[in-house]
Amino acid sequence: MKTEIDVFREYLKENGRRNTPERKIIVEEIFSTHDHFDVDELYNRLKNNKKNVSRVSIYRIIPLLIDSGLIQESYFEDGHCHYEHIFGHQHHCHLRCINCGKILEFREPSITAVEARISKKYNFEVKGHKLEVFGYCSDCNGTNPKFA
Amino acid sequence: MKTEIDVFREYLKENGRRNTPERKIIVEEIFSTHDHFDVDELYNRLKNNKKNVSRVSIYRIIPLLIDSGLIQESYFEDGHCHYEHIFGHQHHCHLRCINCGKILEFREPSITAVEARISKKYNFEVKGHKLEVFGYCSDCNGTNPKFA
DNA sequence: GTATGTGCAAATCATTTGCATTCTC
DNA sequence: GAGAATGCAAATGATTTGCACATAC
Repeated sequence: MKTEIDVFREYLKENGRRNTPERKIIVEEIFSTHDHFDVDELYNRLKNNKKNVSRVSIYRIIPLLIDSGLIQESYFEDGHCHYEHIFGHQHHCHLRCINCGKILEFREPSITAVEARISKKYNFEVKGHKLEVFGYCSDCNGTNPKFA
Repeated sequence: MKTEIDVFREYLKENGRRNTPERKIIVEEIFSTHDHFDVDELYNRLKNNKKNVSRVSIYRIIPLLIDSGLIQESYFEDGHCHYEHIFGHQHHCHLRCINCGKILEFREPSITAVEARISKKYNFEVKGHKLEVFGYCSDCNGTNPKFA
């Protein structure tokens, strides 16, 4: 069974890129949890584990991870992008609270049908989708708060 | 029939905010086309029309427009956010080409059912959604290009 | 050996903030 | 007239780039 490291190594080879220790470290760290991540978080996780990889390298490696199909951009919040795993994870959608920022995940298989329809209609080679539903969560519900 | 200007004026009044000429100019400019926009584009459109409104004011007024329900964040690309109209527009989803960046719009009424289901299941007060399908468009299809 | 990758420091770009001035209510 | 809004200039924060050195192939 192929691991994410295998997938990435193959991707690098196919594309004439090099298999460096930093790249392996980053892939391992990203897939060591099931959670979403952002650059800063990832950098700190690496630092705490005494893995020395610079922020710059993270920025440079992320596009490769996306292109290789291991991860994708998930949502943009607090001025920066958040990423999520694709490899080894079922696709899921996000439910975001406009007030407290909480993010829930849910599964929505019916989108597959939408993809198929769209693909045919627009002659698109569909690679994926992102569905985000936003509103007020059960805690913030009814408050309907205004920002300052 | 209420215009976007009316809606915004009411919103301002209800929230104890002021109805300034800059705010009116911005709303008018945004709704003068049916297109998506970003801050820089909007700033330049205003400038070309000899409407003097600073970039800072645009940044400050956009959150009000979102809160008032006139516009919403649409997608994040090229390092900045793009916005789209809600008022006077049927909701639509986006189809984005990973290669050339082209964005097509399509209607997908079935998402309403998804919203209702989610709303009930998670006790969420749903305010809207964003669905983006990405892949290679008919022009870029088959190329499956790699970035540099 | 060569070209690619890394990491530092500096640069860039979008967005935010401090503050004096202007204007709506 | 008081509090809010504007616009400038400066600050901030994320991301990118130039460059010297290191290293995978």
